[in-house]
Amino acid sequence: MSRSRTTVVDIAHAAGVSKSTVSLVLQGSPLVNEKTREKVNSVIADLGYIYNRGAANLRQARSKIVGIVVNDLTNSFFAELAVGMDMVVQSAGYVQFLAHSGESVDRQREVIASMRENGIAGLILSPARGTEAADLKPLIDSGIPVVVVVRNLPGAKVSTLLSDNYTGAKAAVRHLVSLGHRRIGFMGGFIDTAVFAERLRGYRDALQEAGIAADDALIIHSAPSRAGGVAAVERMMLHPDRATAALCLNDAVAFGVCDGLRSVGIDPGKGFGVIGFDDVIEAKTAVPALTTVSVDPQGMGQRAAQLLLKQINAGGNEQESLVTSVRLVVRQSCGAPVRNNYLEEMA
Amino acid sequence: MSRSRTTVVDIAHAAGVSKSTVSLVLQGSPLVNEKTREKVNSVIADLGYIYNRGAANLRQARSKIVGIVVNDLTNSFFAELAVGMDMVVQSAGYVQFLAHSGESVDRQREVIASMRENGIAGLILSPARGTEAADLKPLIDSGIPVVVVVRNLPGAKVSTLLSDNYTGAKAAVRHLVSLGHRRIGFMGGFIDTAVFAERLRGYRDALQEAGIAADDALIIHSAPSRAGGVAAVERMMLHPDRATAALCLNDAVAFGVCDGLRSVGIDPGKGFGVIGFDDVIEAKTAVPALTTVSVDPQGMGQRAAQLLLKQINAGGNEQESLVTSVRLVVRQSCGAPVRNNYLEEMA
DNA sequence: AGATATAATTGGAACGTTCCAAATATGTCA
DNA sequence: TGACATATTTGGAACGTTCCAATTATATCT
Repeated sequence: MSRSRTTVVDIAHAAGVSKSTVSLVLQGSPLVNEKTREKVNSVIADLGYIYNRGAANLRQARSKIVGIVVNDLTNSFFAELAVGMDMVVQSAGYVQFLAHSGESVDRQREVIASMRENGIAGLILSPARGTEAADLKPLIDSGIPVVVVVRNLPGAKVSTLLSDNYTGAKAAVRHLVSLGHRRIGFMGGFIDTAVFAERLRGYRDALQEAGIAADDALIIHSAPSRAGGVAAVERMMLHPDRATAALCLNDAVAFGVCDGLRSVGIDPGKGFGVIGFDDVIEAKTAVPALTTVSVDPQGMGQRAAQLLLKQINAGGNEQESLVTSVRLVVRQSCGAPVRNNYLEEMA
Repeated sequence: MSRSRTTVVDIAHAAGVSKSTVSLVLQGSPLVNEKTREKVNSVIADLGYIYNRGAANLRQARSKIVGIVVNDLTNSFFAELAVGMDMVVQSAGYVQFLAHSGESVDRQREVIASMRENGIAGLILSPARGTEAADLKPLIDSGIPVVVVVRNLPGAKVSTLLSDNYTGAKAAVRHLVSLGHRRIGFMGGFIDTAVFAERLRGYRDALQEAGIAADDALIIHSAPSRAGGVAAVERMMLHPDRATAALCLNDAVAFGVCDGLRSVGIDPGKGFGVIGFDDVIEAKTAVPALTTVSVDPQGMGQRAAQLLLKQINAGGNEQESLVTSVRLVVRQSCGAPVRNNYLEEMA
């Protein structure tokens, strides 16, 4: 219907200059005379010209596109992470392919391949469960910068951005201990993820440090979701000598645990202390407000994106591994009186 | 560092054929002899060739990329919507630029412009508040198919996929009436969105139908989020003759309302009937499980993507407007005994 | 005015693919 | 075997940009 796309040549013709000059204008080169720049720009506006970035990429062998693959976009933690990335990617003049792997390594492989064919300049990956370092080898060898976030991928030669899961979990459990709890559970998560392992280790070390004997019956696996949290509580209730408080794998599980407690008549925060991990936005407004280890997912997403962009611009491929620090935010769900040093700033 | 990209010419050379033949193989053309196809494919595998879709797009003047712009990715409704789209887009061999406008029309404009420069074949937009039909005019005029979802954009010549907000809201209020409620509120949402207007209209008509006088004091605006729901309850409590039940703009508000009720000592589902809208995944597992109007966000995303792909393949630009039907799913939050005809199937 | 420096502009080749028209190989029939 | 049909292969032009080296216009200096 509409006739063929207007191109630099059309602009050049209409403005009475060469296509090279138009190209210089498009790139904001200082070489071009102010007068002609204005002329060209006005013609561009008149003709409704749309820059063809694909053609430019072809010539320049680089693009302004990054790929982001996230294991579960329906989990608010990852959604916020993605939003953080979106912010910095976008304001750096890039666009992102953003895909959801749904924890499927096959899907993840496919989507990464597709992104590669489409010429991404770099990739941020929150790996699906079961991803191996070898899966990323070809991509990395081709010189495309990769940043792995949230879940560690030991052995992969990539930059990594993780949260300090160990320290965070330890702090949370210490807090529960300081409130007088002795039977403290760990709820949610599957054993095969690095995040689970690290948080569990923090939990264990804190218990040991407090001289509390470990009891594996208090560690209850479940899906790392709200539904998983509900299920975990059900399972917990079967145990005669159940926990009086728990650190949950993440906030989603913690919310589920609160739901589950309520449905068996226990008031979360009063009858049972609950601590989450992540600090998603709902944590603050939930009732009871969730005590949680704040990871600042959005900020983490921003940092990941910054790291990737830095890597892309540097060209070199030296990896960098960052661990972002976390802090315990004490709210109502653990039953604690809010202490000053933990006092949360108002939003 | 790594030497220049391997290209069809390299493959052709190594396989002893012409680049044209390699191209035919890549496109799965039936013209090429089985023997040579195998040869070429093996060389492709050996050399680790990566198809350059950008170059192909340039030549063909069409791409396998779609754009998706969503107003708020941190809202699970939209996250699920995006995941639904992701599914069908991906399995159709496309990739998506997926961006978050954060309800900013400026940001939305920028990101759509950027996607256009990058050669999207079509766009799915869940418009930011304040988007006008005119904003999409240039894009549409250029012949790129656009599908608008969730929020209507009157006057825009685009395909649209909406949920039946009016009927859903009406059904929800009817249900509350059938439970004996007379003072029924409408909570959450800003007045300037079409979704709000439609659901409110359903609410009003259902009340009228039941012979209940409208009382604007029962309509409480707030942000369409969990925090907004909490705030709405606070405001509601100031009213001497408060509601005994409410239809909420969406599930996020409904969850917030439940939180807010709890914090003033009211047990949601018992002391106050709450109905949401959307049926996000947490609705089922929340405690109390949320009675809500099910929109099936993921399914809606899938349908939107299918609609767009159909449009892209058809080439023509006749618009199509679909309204997806919704159904009331009665769970615990409205205090109703679960009735058979509404009984929810197990997942 | 002529030489020289500096500012601004420019034509063509190149990026990696697809498409077309044309060429070549292979098979079939009388 | 020659004519014809069919199957397979192939060079080059084209897509819309950027880059380079080279050219032309303008300013500056003696």
